[in-house]
Amino acid sequence: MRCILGYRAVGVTTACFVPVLSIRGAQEEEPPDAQLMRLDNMLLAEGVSGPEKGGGSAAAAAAAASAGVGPDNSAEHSDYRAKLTQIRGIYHTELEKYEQACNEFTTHVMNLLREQSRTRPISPKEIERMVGIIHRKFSSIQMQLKQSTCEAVMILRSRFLDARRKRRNFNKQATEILNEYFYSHLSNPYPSEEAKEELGKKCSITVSQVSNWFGNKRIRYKKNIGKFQEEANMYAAKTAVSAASVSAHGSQANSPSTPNSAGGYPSPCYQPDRRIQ
DNA sequence: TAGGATGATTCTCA
DNA sequence: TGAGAATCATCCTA
Repeated sequence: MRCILGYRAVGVTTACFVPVLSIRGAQEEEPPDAQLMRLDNMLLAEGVSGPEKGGGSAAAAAAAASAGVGPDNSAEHSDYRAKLTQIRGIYHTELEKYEQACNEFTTHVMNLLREQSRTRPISPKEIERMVGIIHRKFSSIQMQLKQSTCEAVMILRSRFLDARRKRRNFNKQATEILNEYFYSHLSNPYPSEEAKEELGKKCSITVSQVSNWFGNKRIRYKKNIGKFQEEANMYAAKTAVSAASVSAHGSQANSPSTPNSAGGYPSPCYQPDRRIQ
C-alpha cells in the first residue's frame, strides 16, 4: 500500500464484498449525490481528475496555480507539482482498479446466478438488483478513494503554503537594487510590470516578491519617514555619484536597462517635498 | 532571548 | 485588480 503525505490508497478485493451481498445491502442508502459532486468538483479543480492535457504534470501545474501559486519554478513549487502528479497517478490507478474489480465481480456474480438458475428460478429483476448492489458498493468505495485523495491534496496544499510562509531575507545586493529603485523613484515609487520583471531578474526574486517588497516599503516609509530619511539621503547621494560618473564618461546613458544610473535606474529624484502622499 | 526588521498573507476599498 | 493597511511568522542582532 502506497502512502503519500498520509494518503493511503484503499486496496480492493472481491472478498470484501461477499458479506454485503444481501437484501439488507439492497436497502442501503444511495451515496449522497451532493457530496459526490462536491468531491468530483474539487478533484477537477485541483487537477487530479478530469481530462489530462499534456501529461499529469501539466494538470498538476494548473492545480498549483489554483493553489495561488504563481508560475515560478522554485524547488518548492516543483516538489509540490511532483507530489500532486504522484497523487493524481495513484488516484487514476486505483480508480481503474476499482472499475476493473467491479466488472470482474459483476461477471463473477452473474456466473454464480447462472449456476444457481439450474436449481431455482431466478428472475431478471433479481439479477438487476444484485448488479445494482454491487455497483452501489463499488461506488461507495470510489467515494472513499475520492475523499482520501481530496484529503491528500488539502494536506499537500497546506504544507506547501506553510513552506511559502517560511521566509528568507533577500540578499544584500537585492535589497540594494530595490532600495536604489525606490529612492530614485520616490516621487512615484510604483514600478511598472516591466520594471518589476527587470528588478525581479536582477534580484533573483519573483515579480510578486518585488510587488510585496514595494508594498511593504511604501507603507513603512510613509509610516516613518524620519527613520528612513538617512537611508533616503544615502541612496540619493549614491545615485548622484553614479549619475555624475556616468555623465563624466558620457557613454553609458544608452544602456538598455540602465538609463541613468550605474544601478540601472533613472537619475536620483529624491526631493523631500515630493514624496508619497 | 527580547525586540526590531522584514517578507508574506489577508482583508478592504476604489 | 492593484494598492493600502493590518497582521502574522520568521529572521537577525545586540
